[in-house]
Amino acid sequence: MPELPEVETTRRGIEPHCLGRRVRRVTVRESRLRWPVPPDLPQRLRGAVIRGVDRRAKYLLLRTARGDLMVHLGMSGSLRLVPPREPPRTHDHVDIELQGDYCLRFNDPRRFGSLHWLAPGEPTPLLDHLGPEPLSDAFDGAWLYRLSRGRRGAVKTFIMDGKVVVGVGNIYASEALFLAGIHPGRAAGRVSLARYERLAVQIKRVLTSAIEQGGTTLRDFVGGDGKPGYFAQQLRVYGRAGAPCRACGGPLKELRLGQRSSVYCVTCQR
DNA sequence: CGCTGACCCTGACGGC
DNA sequence: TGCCGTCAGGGTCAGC
Repeated sequence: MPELPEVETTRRGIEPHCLGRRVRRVTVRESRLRWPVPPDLPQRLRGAVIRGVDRRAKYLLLRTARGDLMVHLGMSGSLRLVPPREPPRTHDHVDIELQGDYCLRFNDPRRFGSLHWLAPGEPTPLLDHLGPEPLSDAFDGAWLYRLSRGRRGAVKTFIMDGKVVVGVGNIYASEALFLAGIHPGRAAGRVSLARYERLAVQIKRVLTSAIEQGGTTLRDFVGGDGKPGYFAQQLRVYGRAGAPCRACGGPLKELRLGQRSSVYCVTCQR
């Protein structure tokens, strides 16, 4: 589920219910996630007041005066607000009960997600070395061009590298490359500045559009089922191998780059 | 430093 | 109906 738009949608959804609220209790039912949940997380969080809900890359950050809770949703994770005393279901690994009505519930079938405690001033290895946010001014075609010189790996793998730019997952990398007319397997170092400028624009466009739609889908997700389906209708290539290209009508092809499927149009992408 | 492949885990799906 | 292989939106790490 979570690409950047979903994480940002989650952030926007939970923020108004978290700000200024005190954490009443934290329950960890399953601590074996991507990294073990810190054993002292519940005691550190209990009683803390949430002062901010931020996002960096695909990490959610719940800020408190004592330190921050950092959450990654991995491949299959979700963080939802559920009404009080709603019984936990399968894969509901962590509950963060808030003062007032609701409980923040972390669910993750595949357990590729993670929870971290960030003490003030402590180094954060997972956040250091991260590239710019894709929707920030620091991210543009010139940045991609400069970093890519001499690199022989595929351009798709390149833009999915968090040191280059964060938050571009398999779906939106595929979509942006199609919209920019760039073959996903082309060597990153052999893409021109002009084409990287187009690519940066399309990455921003596709992410922005998905965030807007995610917001619409999840508007009522407090107590809702939390299952978004916002992107399916607009996908140009992702998940459409063999289907006709929406631009030229030719059959879309598929190849694997770094263990990930990459769908593209041989005619429209070079 | 750059790149490749293995790996973490459950669930859905198609073929037999 | 069940069993098996494959694949899935994430990211880190070892090894070359």
